[in-house]
Amino acid sequence: MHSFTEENYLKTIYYLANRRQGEVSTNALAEMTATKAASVTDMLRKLAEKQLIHYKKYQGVRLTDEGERLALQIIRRHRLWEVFLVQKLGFGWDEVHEIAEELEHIRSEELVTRLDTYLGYPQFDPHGDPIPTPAGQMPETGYRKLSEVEAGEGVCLMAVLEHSTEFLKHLDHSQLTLGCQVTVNEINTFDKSVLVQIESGRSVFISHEVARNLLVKN
Amino acid sequence: MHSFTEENYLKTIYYLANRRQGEVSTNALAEMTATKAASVTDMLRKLAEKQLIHYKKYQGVRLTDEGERLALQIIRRHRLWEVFLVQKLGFGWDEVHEIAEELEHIRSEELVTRLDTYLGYPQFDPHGDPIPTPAGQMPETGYRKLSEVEAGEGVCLMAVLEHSTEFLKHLDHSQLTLGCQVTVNEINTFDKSVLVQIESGRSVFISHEVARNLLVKN
DNA sequence: ATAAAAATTTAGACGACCCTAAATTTTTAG
DNA sequence: CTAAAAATTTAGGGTCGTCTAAATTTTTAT
Ligand SMILES: [Mn+2]
Ligand SMILES: [Mn+2]
Ligand SMILES: [Mn+2]
Ligand SMILES: [Mn+2]
Repeated sequence: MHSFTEENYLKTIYYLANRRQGEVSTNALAEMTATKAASVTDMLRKLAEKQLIHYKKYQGVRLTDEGERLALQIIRRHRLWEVFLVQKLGFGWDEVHEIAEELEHIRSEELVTRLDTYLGYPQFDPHGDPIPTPAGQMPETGYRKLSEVEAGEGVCLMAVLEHSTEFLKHLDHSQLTLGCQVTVNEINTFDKSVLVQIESGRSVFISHEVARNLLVKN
Repeated sequence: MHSFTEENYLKTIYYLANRRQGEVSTNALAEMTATKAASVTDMLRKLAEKQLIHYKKYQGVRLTDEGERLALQIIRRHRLWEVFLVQKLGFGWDEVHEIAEELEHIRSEELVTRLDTYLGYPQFDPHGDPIPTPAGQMPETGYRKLSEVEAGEGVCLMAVLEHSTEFLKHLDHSQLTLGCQVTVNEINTFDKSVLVQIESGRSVFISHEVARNLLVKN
């Protein structure tokens, strides 16, 4: 069996490996897990021992197949619980991350299977992130950032990159909802902010900072 | 904050204190928590330090008001999650205890409140145990054991004392369901077994061992 | 190319929770 | 009322995950 802590490290390694391609550094992990580099090194030794990561001293770290399988399993649980919290219990999408951080560690295959069925086999969590399959595949999305869309294009808001309460509340406030159709009317060259028109016809001003954290598809 | 382990000790102390009246012994706790007496002593010192129990060396242990409040909170969560697992996810009543043992430690007041609402404010868990109120009161039930019912009496099956999978499966197999009306037709004097008639008209033989673990009301 | 800076690992330690073996206190029985 | 038995605590130690400080390796900049 694996401890909560081990599971969290695996999830974090997966996350960082998919942000910047290639090996994950000790310092990046320390920052992400809010621990010190020395503690990370200890844990990396243990995970390598258990064959969950490839680890060469000073060279960064990469998940093994088994490590990735486990990481995807935790991510699947996390996202399914988030769907439950929002759709069944009525939490806001800005309130569920911390709770799902705990629920994802509950040890029961059967529980996850039944939860998935109960929720109607959702494909995406409340933040638009794809839910890994029971077999452990992360679905491809092919989204791009709103900040990379050309003026005149019409796209659909699919997911958020940033998950902080402040960011999500800001989107709610701007009436930017996932699934929402938006047309890019104007791109300001000096600050890269964009003016988009949403379904209701209303125009919404979006800073580059926000546009960089919104994922869209055509 | 309190650790999972501390919460489990509090819950166990509550349980044992309400079975045999009075102080709870170190050995009883060791048996119940599947640890050794020496480990229990360590933890008792810590819980006393935190003012969650009254503890005098060699004299057994008793919950403080704050300790009891916490214990009832954990029990409330445990039982609400069991209701969820059975009523919403379709688990059998014999499958939910272990999972609820983990879910009960998820730290979020809001989660419990919303879960309670979602479940329709249930009064009892799938085993007939009363769910403590949000304010931290354990409802009185006034149940008696089926083994103490006189011949000729008609009673309603309300709860089980034993929670093991084997026992619960045995009840399923005998078509003994909570809420089920039963009439005691015969009490065998030599082995205290009883013959009851259930709603369907069928007669069911119940050993003393089973009857001692069934709670009923009139 | 090399010295300074940055990243990483090692050394040594601590708190939480658990263990076994030994000492101590309480209970029980003769 | 005492001696044996039972219950409990203490002593000493282990693992897990964390930390700070020091040593080592890699990267960066002159
Ligand atoms: Mn999340
Ligand atoms: Mn999410
Ligand atoms: Mn239970
Ligand atoms: Mn129960």
